[in-house]
Amino acid sequence: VLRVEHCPADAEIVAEGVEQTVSRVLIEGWAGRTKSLVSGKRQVTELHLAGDFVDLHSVSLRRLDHSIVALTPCRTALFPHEALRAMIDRSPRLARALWASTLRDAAAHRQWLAVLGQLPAIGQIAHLLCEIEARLAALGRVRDGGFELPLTQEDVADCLAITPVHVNRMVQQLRSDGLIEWRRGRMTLLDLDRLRRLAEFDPAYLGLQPPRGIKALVQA
Amino acid sequence: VLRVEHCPADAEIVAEGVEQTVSRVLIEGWAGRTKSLVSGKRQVTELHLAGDFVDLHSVSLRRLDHSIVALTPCRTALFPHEALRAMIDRSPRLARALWASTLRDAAAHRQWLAVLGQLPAIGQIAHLLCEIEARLAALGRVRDGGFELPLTQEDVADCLAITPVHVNRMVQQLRSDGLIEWRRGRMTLLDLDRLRRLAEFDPAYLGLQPPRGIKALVQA
DNA sequence: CGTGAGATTGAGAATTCTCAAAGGTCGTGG
DNA sequence: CCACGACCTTTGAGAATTCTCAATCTCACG
Repeated sequence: VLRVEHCPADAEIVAEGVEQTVSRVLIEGWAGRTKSLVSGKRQVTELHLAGDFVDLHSVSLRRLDHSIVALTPCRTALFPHEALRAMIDRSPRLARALWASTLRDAAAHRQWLAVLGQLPAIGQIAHLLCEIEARLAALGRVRDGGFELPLTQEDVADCLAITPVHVNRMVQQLRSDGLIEWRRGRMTLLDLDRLRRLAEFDPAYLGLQPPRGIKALVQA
Repeated sequence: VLRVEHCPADAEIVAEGVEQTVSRVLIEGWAGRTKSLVSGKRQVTELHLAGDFVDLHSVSLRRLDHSIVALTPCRTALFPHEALRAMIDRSPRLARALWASTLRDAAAHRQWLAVLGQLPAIGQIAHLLCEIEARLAALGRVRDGGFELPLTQEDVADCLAITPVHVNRMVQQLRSDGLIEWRRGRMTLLDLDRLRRLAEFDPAYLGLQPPRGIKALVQA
């Protein structure tokens, strides 16, 4: 009884503040967890790829304090809260797995906080690219240091709280430094070592060993 | 069998990467969750007050990816992981309560991300003050809009990723705008409404209705 | 009273932003 | 097959915010 929903690009997969009765796992596409302030500015606080539970919170809190936006067309699988709660109460192991998933989210948020606060714009961009590379690599979606990157420079700007214009200039610098190649939705990291050093990147916070989302659920 | 530990100011309550066999609840004092990058710069990602579980993560992950630093002298109560795990496995309700606690942490991190990214320095400072006020108020530690604030301007700078010098200038502006009074460790918010508007502050993310930390544990 | 941590001030520099315009690329319709 | 429009990306110039570095000041405390 696995329902699947489609969501076009730029639409909300889950809207802020609306009561939910299901949680969603991203099956395909890229999504962003975006928090808006009163002034209308928006901040992407986390990127989601296929396999991620995008709104596990809602099992416990019912409504989200932020929204989940499709950055590309997305497909999501729906899991009714009722069923999830029953499973959680029966299986301490599943409960722990889901808790661990939330812990990883929190760790990722902390890393982003440190990156946003402590790195210059170019390092922030490098860090975001390193994170994406590491996560895609874990999913087997990196070939020869390159991968499909359907994000726009404006999306990157929303993640890092930098101006799109400035993102562009820094991307150009990464290019001219021979660190990346980025054309037509394909990103290639030409010198991962140097890029990681620039980004002060350590993949530990991603907790990539145990698979996330669906798989954790299936295992339990 | 409740062990209590003391920790002097500026010392680590929990060190990054060291395997833990207990989790700690802050009983007294102010602590900060600090993440350091390779370059040595440090970012405080969350403030902790009395009643907060400071390293609940370690129950599941064993070691922290960041450290917990005492900003003032602190006292913490120790809960052995073994006992916690046993309790969690026996009580789905406790498991959910602890999970909810992690969810609140993550929500706070997201809020900080939005604040760091989207607000100018003065708004960030205002936001931090509003958060502290709201949390202390929930603990009954606010009188006439004022409270004890043992943090230095440098601590504030570490939370918001601004320079101490710049914090100072913005604090002065808040003062001259008639928004705050801050002398000798006592902070008074003179115009909470205006301050909250400046900070785009909405206390919802704090999830203050249900008490945190110890109390949640005691209830279950 | 001296001392030291924290707060404050000043001046110049760096990073990042804003606004506005121009270039590219790609799919669609004629 | 070309022209058009939409959406990105890129470029330029000036301005704003924030940083750096260094010195001075304040005040609680021994």
